[in-house]
Amino acid sequence: MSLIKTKHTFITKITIISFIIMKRKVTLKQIAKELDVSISTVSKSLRNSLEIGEETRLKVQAFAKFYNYKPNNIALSLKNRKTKTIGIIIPEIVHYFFSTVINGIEQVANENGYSVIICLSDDSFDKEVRNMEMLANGSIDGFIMSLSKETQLKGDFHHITEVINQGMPVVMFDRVTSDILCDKVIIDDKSAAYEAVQSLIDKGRKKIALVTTVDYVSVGKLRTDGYTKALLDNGLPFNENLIIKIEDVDTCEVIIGQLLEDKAIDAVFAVNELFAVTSIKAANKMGLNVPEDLAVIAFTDGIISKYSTPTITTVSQSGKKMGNKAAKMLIERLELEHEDDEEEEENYKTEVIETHLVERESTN
Amino acid sequence: MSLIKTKHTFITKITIISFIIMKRKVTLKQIAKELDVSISTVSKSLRNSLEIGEETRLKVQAFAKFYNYKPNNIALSLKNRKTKTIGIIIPEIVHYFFSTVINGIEQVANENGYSVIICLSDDSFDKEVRNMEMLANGSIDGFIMSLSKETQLKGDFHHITEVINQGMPVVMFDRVTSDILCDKVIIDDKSAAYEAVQSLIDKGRKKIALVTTVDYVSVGKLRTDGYTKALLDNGLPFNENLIIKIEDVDTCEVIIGQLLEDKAIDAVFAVNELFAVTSIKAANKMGLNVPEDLAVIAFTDGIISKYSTPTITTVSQSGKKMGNKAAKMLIERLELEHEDDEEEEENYKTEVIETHLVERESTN
DNA sequence: TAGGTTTACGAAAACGTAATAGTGTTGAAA
DNA sequence: TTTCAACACTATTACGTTTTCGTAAACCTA
Repeated sequence: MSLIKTKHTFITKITIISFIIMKRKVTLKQIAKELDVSISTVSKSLRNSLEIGEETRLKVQAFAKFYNYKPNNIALSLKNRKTKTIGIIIPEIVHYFFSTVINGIEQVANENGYSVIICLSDDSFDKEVRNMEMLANGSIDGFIMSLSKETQLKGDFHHITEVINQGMPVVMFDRVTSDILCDKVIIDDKSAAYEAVQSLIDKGRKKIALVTTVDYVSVGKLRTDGYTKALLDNGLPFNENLIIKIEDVDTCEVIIGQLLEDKAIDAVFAVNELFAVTSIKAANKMGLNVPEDLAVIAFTDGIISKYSTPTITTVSQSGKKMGNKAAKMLIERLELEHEDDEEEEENYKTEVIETHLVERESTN
Repeated sequence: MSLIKTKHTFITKITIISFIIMKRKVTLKQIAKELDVSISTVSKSLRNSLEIGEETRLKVQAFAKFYNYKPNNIALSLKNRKTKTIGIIIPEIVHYFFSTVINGIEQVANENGYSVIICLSDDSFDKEVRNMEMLANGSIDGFIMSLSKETQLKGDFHHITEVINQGMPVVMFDRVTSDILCDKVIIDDKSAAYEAVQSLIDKGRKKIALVTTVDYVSVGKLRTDGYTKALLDNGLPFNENLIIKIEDVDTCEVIIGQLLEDKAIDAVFAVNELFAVTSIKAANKMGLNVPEDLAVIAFTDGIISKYSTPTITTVSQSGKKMGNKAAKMLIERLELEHEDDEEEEENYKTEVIETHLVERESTN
């Protein structure tokens, strides 16, 4: 390293000891001062500009390499007016489905040089709003989000409209709303539910119960619709009493237990894994065998279904694919937007991710 | 809004229609131009500086409010040389333990006005390095991380040293290494394992198998040590053959099945939930009853243990607490650092999160 | 009324980068 | 000898903030 005999003027306030150990980030300015050239020259040298003579160019490059120069992301973001960062807003993260979606987003983001910054709404409207406002002030280039329960209940989407009006693209997934015009990634909850219930009917089940969530959760409603339609299409009676809407997860075992008092019930369609596994446990306690006496199907092909005893037949809803797709849609829009305020008529798309039934032991 | 009759010179290239709909982010400069004052005046007015006359101040504030002015985070980050963002590097996110840790981090971060940006290493050394380098270039103020398997195997921590030498604080959790000097949050894996095995012994189990991971995963090794010590302290024979080290999760059922051929084995201590639930399934297939014939204890109190049949006794390792603690430690260091290059002798701490046994059906 | 203080604001620098638009020197073509 | 281009580099601007310093004008005091 012959060039290191330059004067090191900028390493001033650093002590001898920390000079050896510490290696604080170096900037273009510091390199410029050190080599007695202008900042422009340094910048251009590092970008291999033809404007700079070879000697100078190589000298700068060697010096920069020695000091491990890396451009400052924040400065770049400010200059380029884009951060190469995607903001993700989800209700919770300790949740199989949502974490697979993040996984899917991160993968595509990473491949395209984007980072992801994650905020949790904890299913709270206020936190969702706060987080979005915080991220919208320059921190990210676009959003990928799934609505919090409270937001769905309130039906207040002003924070999302605002962000979109600022020209920031938003992709919604899973828990979406038709009140907002933007790209969306969903599964066809209704037809997936239909298919699941149909499969139960095909296996000869006659009295199928539905364990679902309260209606304001968009997916809960859609799955209920699919369930209902399957029954009606097959000439089976629709019975209000066979549908229970769980408000609070902690007490669902009792409620499901009451439902299963009706021994004629020979199948349960649960809108999530937890309800399904709880149904199985309740059934077992009552001396019912799964799947012989009671068939069970769950939505969301998660970890529980795979390791429960018996393993549970599920509607697989590939979170990873949803994440992949959502990220792809967002990045596409971001890179397209590049063309300086295209203002091309927004052709928002809604992508439907296919589902399929994963047959396991809880049905036969 | 009397003041809105100003000239709106800056809303130029925006069409009439989008004028109504679009509300692009407004900057100090634009407000200044619009109100015919300097940028400084606007900035000071918004921060309620006494330097500015009341009339001007109120006028600016009203205008800013109307245009929903919010300072640009990126510009602030550049100026303040801090981003109020924490970088998290973890091996995977579709993982109960890690997602609870994130949850814990996010909570404390949020309370203190920090955001979190998450990168996944996918247990790959290269990706871990790439991600850290990317984030270290100004995007974040500090790291919270758990080592990837490959990094632990390689024993190469230069990327972490580098970051620390740049003056960026790092907090490691769970999968840590003594090769790096920094704040750490761990559980006492060895004594927790000891305690778990001891409880099996207390219940009269004599031949306890250990299902663990390969040794380079730090926690795997520590848990093995605890297991061994508990046996020896109780005068039980230590038998190599009772320890199986799973390399690949997908094939573990076969291997565990072979282990259980030894009918004298009356208990299994598994270093994670997956190994535990697989052991139970293998045992069931062989006609063994859990817990009568075989007691099972798992590390990590996750979702599987809670919903498995039978439910599994676990060593609860509170990810949320770890996350809380890690975030607290990092933020403390960040805010302390505030005092302009303190350079106070680094008093790195290692916090140990307490564990406890959650007794469920898989032991009696 | 000269000198000082307050009031109310503006100019400029700084954070780190990249791009556009110069600038000065050299050498060659006209 | 002029002109013009090529070369090699520098100055400046812009991104959006905040802050330090400066300065007019108005008011006050002796």
